[in-house]
Amino acid sequence: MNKAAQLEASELLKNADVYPSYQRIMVLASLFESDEHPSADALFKQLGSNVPTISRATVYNTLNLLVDKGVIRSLHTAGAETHFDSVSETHGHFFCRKCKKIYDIPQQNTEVKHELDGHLVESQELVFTGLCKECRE
Amino acid sequence: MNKAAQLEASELLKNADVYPSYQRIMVLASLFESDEHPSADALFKQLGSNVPTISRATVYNTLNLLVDKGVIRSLHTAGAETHFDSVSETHGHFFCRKCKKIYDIPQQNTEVKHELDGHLVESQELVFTGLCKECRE
DNA sequence: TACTCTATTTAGATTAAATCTAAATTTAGA
DNA sequence: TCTAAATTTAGATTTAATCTAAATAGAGTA
Ligand SMILES: [Mn+2]
Ligand SMILES: [Mn+2]
Ligand SMILES: [Zn+2]
Ligand SMILES: [Zn+2]
Repeated sequence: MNKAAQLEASELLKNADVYPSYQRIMVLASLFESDEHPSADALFKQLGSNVPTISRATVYNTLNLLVDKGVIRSLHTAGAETHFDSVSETHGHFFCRKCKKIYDIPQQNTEVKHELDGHLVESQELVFTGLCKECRE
Repeated sequence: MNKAAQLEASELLKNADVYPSYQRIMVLASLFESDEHPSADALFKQLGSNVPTISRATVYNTLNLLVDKGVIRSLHTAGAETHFDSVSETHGHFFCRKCKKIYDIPQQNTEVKHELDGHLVESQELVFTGLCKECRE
């Protein structure tokens, strides 16, 4: 129950024009506290102890809403689940096909495109896949 | 029943050390003929007319095997399904959140990394998301 | 050819991430 | 307080993907 994270979460929600309900604050604060890139279900389980009655639907709804609002990012890898990232600054990711961990990668080409071939770009994802430092022995 | 595509598919399979069974040839040839970026299920349905007895498992097994062998690429977007691309040259993709279409995007930074922060890079994916040319009206 | 072993395919069952539904609860405004 | 809209909840449902066990096909040997 990190109060600072909850305050920051509340602020971000308000700035994004999203009503800062207790559940939404806890979902976002929980994402802040996990330095990994958790899946929705991982967050749901992590929240279980603090917010016993929270439902899976609320976790999914909140995460999807915040992705739409640009507050957080979603990561799509060769793994089955979608993962989430509270850091909105542009950076890439490395997905290890063995241990399934996701590492941050400083993105080289940081210029963010807003239009490509006439398409309106709202977000971008750069994902590398392979064997991580530890899994290649 | 494009014979040229089937011949090319057979060659690629052999080069990748994969036994070129009739089903595998048809799956890969079918991917060649679809200029879109089909999902496994879309390919399964498309194959239905030519190879009536082919099973979903074979389509999935073949596609996964060919991704592992580096013959084809898999695309992971905000959409639910994994899509596949027969073009192995490096290029990016644009995913339209409205019509769900996937467009090819010539990749600017074409230099392919083989190692990042000590991680072994086997493939990379650059995916933009937003509203495509047609869906933004 | 006949025999054996391995590789591949098949149909259907199973798994699990994500969404959906309809009822309950909470919030904001009059 | 009353009412309507927003949010949450539990559980059912959907469906992409994998798994299973049996059938089929291919390769090697004699
Ligand atoms: Mn990250
Ligand atoms: Mn492509
Ligand atoms: Zn690893
Ligand atoms: Zn579109």
